[in-house]
Amino acid sequence: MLRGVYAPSDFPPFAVTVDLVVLTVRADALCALLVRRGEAPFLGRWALPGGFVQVAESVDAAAGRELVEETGVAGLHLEQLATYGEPRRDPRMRVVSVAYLALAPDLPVPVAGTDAAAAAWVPVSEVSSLAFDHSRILADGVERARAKLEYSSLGTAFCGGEFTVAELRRVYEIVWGVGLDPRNFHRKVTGVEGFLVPTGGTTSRDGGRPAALYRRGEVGVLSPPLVRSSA
Amino acid sequence: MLRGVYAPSDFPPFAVTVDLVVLTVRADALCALLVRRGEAPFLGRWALPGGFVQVAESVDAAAGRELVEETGVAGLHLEQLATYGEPRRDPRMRVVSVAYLALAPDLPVPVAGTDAAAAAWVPVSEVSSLAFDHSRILADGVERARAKLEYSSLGTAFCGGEFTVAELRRVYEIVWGVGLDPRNFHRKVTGVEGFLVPTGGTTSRDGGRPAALYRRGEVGVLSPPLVRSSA
DNA sequence: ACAATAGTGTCTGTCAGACAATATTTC
DNA sequence: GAAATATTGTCTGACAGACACTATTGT
Repeated sequence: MLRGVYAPSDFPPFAVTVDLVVLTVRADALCALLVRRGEAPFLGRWALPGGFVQVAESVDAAAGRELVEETGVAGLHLEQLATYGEPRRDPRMRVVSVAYLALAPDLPVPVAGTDAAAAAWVPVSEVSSLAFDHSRILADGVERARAKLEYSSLGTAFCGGEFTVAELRRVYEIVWGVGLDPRNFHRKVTGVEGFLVPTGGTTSRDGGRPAALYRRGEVGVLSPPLVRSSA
Repeated sequence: MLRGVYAPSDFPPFAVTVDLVVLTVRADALCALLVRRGEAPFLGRWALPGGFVQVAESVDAAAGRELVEETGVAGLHLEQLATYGEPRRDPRMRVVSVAYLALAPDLPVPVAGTDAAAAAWVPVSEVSSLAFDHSRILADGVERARAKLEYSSLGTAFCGGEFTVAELRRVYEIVWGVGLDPRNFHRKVTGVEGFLVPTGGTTSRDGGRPAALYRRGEVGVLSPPLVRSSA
């Protein structure tokens, strides 16, 4: 720590944690991954998954490590959300938390973490008060996801490797809470060059013409953007 | 610090700093506020202004405090940019830095900070390699500013309290590095309800019809956005 | 055939970009 | 008046929203 070179008051010690807002679309609702705390403070309360950043790893790496630990899946979309550093946000000590937003397709079942008593997918509309300032962080994450759907290909991160236009449209409808015209949505997303890549396959479901399957294209920015509007 | 309650390995100590990307438009260029480092490491190199977060203040408050110290002005636009936490980004010890983006009108002259040998407004196009990972942070800040001009009223933060449509247009042209049609720009910004509020006053400059003066309106989101396009 | 979903074509209002025209100042 | 800048008006092409219509499956 090189004590002696700098006065200790120059760099008061902080703990640095990462907190994850992991969102998915399941059961016709936008859901967040929550864990029930197994230790004080806020024992028994729901909280965002997360943990301490280790000495030798980057903050981004810590977030990726926690995400794999909690979901059991690698390769999910992960981006930094914001950093929360109010002095009293953790009653134990001075903790600065770097929050991340992750998007996942409908995963089988949450994995109970080491320090979490239980984990569950909870519809964001039913989330009540979380531990620490996690309600605020969750709200910021949801708003970020809603906003980024408009001008990025983020919506495909909620789908699996192959998906239909209708499945992608359901994602938008559920995340935004609006209805979208199937015809216009189809024309829009298939019209943007490089956004969706047809795989050639088709689905065969109950009743109705089979739909073409697509996978995420290389284009990450939608210009012009999709617009959030009711229908 | 409550040692004994948790194993020390649970929360390895970090130093937390704030770094500021302070941008302004002056002399027909987008400029950033830089300081020349007065101590090791990177002695004599240009760097972003910033400093350690104190124990009792929030991270946001630390950024606001540093901004006032460096510019001598209060009330500037200030928003969190991102957090940088690579293990070796500071050779002294493990430092996590929360970067902020601030926008200022053309200020008189930079104030030399306590630990900075000099401060200056440097056109971002002429900035070479900065200390630490500050080149990356500056690039991220500039890109954030450019992107947010499209869909927010952020451009007005570069202007003083009262400004003309032409002055605002110059801001967009310089930040984006493109030419904009004065007629279409005028129609666009005055057409968005609540974006600009006419003060009633007019300018009297050399040659040309006086322009109406405006101040920033309440509307912070531009919908539909202005689009970055050449002219 | 009918229901259901997928996908295409057409119409229309809105808006951005191009640019002509007018207004108000200084020299 | 000429030059310069501000502001308004007009035209046109592109595109979003509404919605009729065609296509392809299961029952």
